[in-house]
Amino acid sequence: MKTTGRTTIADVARLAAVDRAVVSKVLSGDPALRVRDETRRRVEAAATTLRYRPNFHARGLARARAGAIGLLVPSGNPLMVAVIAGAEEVAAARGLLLWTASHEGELTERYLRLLRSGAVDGALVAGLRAGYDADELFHDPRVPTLLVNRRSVGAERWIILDDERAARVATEHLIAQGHQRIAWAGGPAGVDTAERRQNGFRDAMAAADLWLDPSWLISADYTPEGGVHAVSQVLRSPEPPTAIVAADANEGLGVWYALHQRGLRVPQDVSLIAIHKLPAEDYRLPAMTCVEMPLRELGRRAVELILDTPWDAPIRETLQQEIRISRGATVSAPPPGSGPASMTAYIEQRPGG
Amino acid sequence: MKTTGRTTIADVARLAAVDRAVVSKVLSGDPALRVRDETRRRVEAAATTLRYRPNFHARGLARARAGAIGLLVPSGNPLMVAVIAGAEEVAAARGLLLWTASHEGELTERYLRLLRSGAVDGALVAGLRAGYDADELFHDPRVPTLLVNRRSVGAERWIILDDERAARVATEHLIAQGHQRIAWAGGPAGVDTAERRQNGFRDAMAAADLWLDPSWLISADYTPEGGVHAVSQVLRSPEPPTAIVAADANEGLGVWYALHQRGLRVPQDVSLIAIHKLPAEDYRLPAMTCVEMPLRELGRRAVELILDTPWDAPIRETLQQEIRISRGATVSAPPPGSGPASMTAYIEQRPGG
DNA sequence: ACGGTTGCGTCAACCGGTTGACCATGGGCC
DNA sequence: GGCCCATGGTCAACCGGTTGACGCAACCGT
Repeated sequence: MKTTGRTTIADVARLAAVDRAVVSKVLSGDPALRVRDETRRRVEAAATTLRYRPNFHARGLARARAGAIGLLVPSGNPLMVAVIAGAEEVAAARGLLLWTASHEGELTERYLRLLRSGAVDGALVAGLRAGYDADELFHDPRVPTLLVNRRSVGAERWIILDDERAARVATEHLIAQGHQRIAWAGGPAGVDTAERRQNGFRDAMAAADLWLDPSWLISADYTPEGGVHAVSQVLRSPEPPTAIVAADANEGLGVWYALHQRGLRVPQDVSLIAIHKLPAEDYRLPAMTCVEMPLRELGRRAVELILDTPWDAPIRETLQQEIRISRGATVSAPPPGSGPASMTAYIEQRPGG
Repeated sequence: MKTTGRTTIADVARLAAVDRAVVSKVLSGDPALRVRDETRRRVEAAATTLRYRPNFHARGLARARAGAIGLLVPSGNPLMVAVIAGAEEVAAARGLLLWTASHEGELTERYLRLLRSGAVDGALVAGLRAGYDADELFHDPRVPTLLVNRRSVGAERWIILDDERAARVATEHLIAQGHQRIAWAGGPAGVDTAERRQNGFRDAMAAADLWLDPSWLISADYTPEGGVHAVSQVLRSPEPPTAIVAADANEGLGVWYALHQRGLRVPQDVSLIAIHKLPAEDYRLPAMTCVEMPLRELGRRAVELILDTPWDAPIRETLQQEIRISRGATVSAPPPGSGPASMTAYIEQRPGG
């Protein structure tokens, strides 16, 4: 009868008339333990009667592992719910907890401390802002760490999507519709995904021999506001593009909105395609045409990797998923008579223009 | 020189040539401790040099508190990001971590164990499914627990929004536009919020003396699929409604979609208003008209309450927030010539109809 | 010179499980 | 009857911090 209300392993041991060690071993299923079935049952009965739950911290301390992994996501991004769901799935299957916490683009001391304090057995960090020095994370990790959807500069432990291909596929989709004057509403300068997606865009444009107006390569945040900004930049150009690729769906929403505000119809005047698919987009009318990325698989695989890879081994994985275009209502053929932007095409077509 | 790579408080104590107790007290800012400034600096320097971080579990065990609170949310609902953000805000301000985990409508043994194991100093549980026995949660909580956005049946510890009023406001908005035949695409039977919202709807209809067709009170999930289902039920009626109130924005999306699929234009043929505002809805064109609920405040207040209320005290709080209608493009006046459903109004208007 | 402060830390007993080493008992075998 | 082994546990030293009680100088006033 302890003064504290908590039932400890000692209480169970007393009730079952065995040593604490037996309780510990029985309840955590130690295969090396040999006990009579009757004893085992007595222990289990005592634990049930007392509603005993091993103390999380005591166990974590003794075992030197927490039984949980941490996932840090940028706050407020609805795309992350898919990543979380995927991670949760694998964590549950392995009997681990998944703790999610949200950050504002950078890891404050608060979270660094946490990750290094043994509270989790592995840390997945998604969506760090540009310029955040991820090296800090790996300097003395104390716990295996993996960057999700961002490559790290120093230590090589990351998992990413094939952003380059996604951007290429998106751009090619527009080109296949006949677009030639295509603008890029890209991500923040310095962010790894932004660069890779932009590369994919450039590749696709180059492969189609299309002229790329440098003022149509916009850097903006992956937010609706960023999309609005991108449009304001793009439309400075005397000849507006007939299509825009948005590097992110949230940003794409802003692009769409801003185009509409300026009286440009989507897709009649300007087509729009974005990378990533927002939750429930299929139920939107009109829905945004986009390239669907395997975000759930990203979460799933990230947990697998962090659990199955040694601490110090590098992890460099690019998910080679099937890239699917989700056909919405924001892409059509360019308006008739819209000129090309490809210089060669431009010259050739001039007579007909 | 320990074999383990972790720096412990003993390492710091050794380097600073003081007792471990001093290190502990200096680093956690014990006000009762008297030390020379020089000693204090020595300790701090040693901690910095060794990159010492107190072990999470050891501290949790010794202090008998975790320094973290847990938030359990239903997985995959984008509305929850606002709740999480609000909770995070307060937790950060109080120097606590906020751990979020997602559940599938019910608390599995896995999470119950966690909550009761001392891993968190308080548990916020949002969005339990209908029929889940929340009593289980309170039977032997071991940690203060608070239901978020659901009332509990047994122990009274919950915080909810004014769902009734939200539904009333939504309905009144339609009535003010001249609608009389209004259907209710409600939540799952047995869910607390669903009942309260339905009450609000009925109240508003009764107050306006409008006839409520019983077959227009639909129960469905708070999902797009639920909305689709609701529409299929509502449209069985020979005279379709001129407006629908959706009890949830996700569900509203499905309603909107299904109406469109059946060739009904929104809002020309049927108006639609939903409770809750989805992320970035302002950037949608068209946007769904909805009643915006203070979800961020819900998260914020939930953390405050769980920290500032004694374990065993009841908590019954209904957030009396300002209810704002977010005007989208899904509500207009009813189509001309649409009959009323109010029986009295029906009779009175017959000559003019 | 001596008792009482005050300043500055030290001591050691926890917190609640875990885990490998060790031990008692009884049966089998020769 | 003595030895060995298997069975079925017990023992106690950790894990890494925390915290209240206690110690020991030096200094102060009388």
